[in-house]
Amino acid sequence: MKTSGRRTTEGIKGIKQKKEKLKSFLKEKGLKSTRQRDLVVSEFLEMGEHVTAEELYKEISKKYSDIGFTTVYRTLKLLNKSGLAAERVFADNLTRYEPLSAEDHHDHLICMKCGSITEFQDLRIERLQERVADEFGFVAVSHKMELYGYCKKCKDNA
Amino acid sequence: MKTSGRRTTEGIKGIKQKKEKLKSFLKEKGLKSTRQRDLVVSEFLEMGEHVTAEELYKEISKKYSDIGFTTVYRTLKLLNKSGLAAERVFADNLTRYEPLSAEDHHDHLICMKCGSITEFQDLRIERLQERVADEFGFVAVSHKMELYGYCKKCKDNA
DNA sequence: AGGAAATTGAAATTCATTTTCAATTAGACA
DNA sequence: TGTCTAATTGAAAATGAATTTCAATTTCCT
Ligand SMILES: [Mn+2]
Ligand SMILES: [Mn+2]
Ligand SMILES: [Zn+2]
Ligand SMILES: [Zn+2]
Repeated sequence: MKTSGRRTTEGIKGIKQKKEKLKSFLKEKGLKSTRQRDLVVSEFLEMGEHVTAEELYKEISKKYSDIGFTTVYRTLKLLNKSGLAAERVFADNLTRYEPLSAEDHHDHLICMKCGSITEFQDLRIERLQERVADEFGFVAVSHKMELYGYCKKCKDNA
Repeated sequence: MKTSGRRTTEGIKGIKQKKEKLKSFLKEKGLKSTRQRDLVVSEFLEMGEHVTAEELYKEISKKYSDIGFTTVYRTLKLLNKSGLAAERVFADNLTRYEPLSAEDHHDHLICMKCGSITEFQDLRIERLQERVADEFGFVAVSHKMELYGYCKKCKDNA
C-alpha cells in the first residue's frame, strides 16, 4: 500500500533551505534579492498550501501595507520558475501555488463541499500512467490527477 | 490490458440519437427547439472533438453568418447540462467541449508540441483511484487525469 | 560613490467568459 | 390559424483573473 497523506507544515529547516535555493537561483540568473521578495517568500512558505496570489497578498497586507499585489504575483511566478513552488489550477479555475521541492510529487483529492484539499501519492497509479503513455508511443513529462468528491467530514454530516 | 484508444467520428446514428435526447431534455425543462440550436448541435456533433466555443463559432460562421457567438456559447453550456457534452479545461486554460454519452468516460494524453489530444480509458487506474479515495474516507464523484508530454509523431521528429 | 540593470506598485490592458437587454421567435392554447 | 407569454437571440457591455506597462526606486557590481 503505497498511498499516503502528506505534509503538515513546512519545517523551519525546510524554509531556510528553500530560501537559500532561491538566493542561488537569483544570483545565477542575474536577479536581485529584495526586502519584498524576502517577505513574500517567507509568508508563502509559512502559509503553506494551495494559496492564490490574491489570498497571499491579503495575508501579507495585514502586516506589510506597502507590498503590492503585483509583487506577490511576480514572486510566486518566480518561485515557480525556480522550482520552489508548483502552480495548480483546480476546478474553480484559480491559479494556486504551493511550496514544492524537486523530489516531491503528489496529486489531490478535492472536496466539493468544504473545498479542503488532501494530497496523496500512489506509485502504482503513476506506473500505470507511464504504461498507458507507452502504449500510445507517448512520452509523458508530467501529469495532472485530481479526484473530486466529498471528504470524510462532509460526507458524514450531510 | 484494458487501456484502449477511442472514437473516430461520431456515427450518423449517434448524432440522431443525441439530437433526440436533447429534444427530450428541452421539452422536459420547458425550453424551446430553435433553428439555431439545431444547427449548432449538428455542427458540434459532426466536428467531434475538444472544440472551444470560439472555434465552433468560427466554423459555423462560414456557413451561417447569422448565428452569434453567444448562441454557440449558450448551446454548448446547454449540451453540457443535458449530459450530451463534456466541458474540459486543459493546460491552456481554454474551455473545450466534446460530445459525450452517459456511459462514456475517458481521460487524455495531451501533446505539448502539436496539441493533439489522445483519449484513453484504463480501468486499473480507475480502480486504484477509488482505492485511494477510500483510504482517506473520501467519496469520489469524478476525476480529472491528464498526461502531458510528446506524442509519437512529435517525439520522433524532434 | 556612480551607474547600469533589475524591481516595484499603481494603473492599464488583455482576453475568455458571462451577463444584460431590447427585439424576435417558439409553441401552447384557444 | 391567431394570440399570448415565456424563451431565445445576438450585439454589446460587464466581469474578473492574469498579465503588462511605465515611471520612480532600489539593488549591487565596479
Ligand atoms: Mn498539493
Ligand atoms: Mn475527450
Ligand atoms: Zn469537505
Ligand atoms: Zn504532438
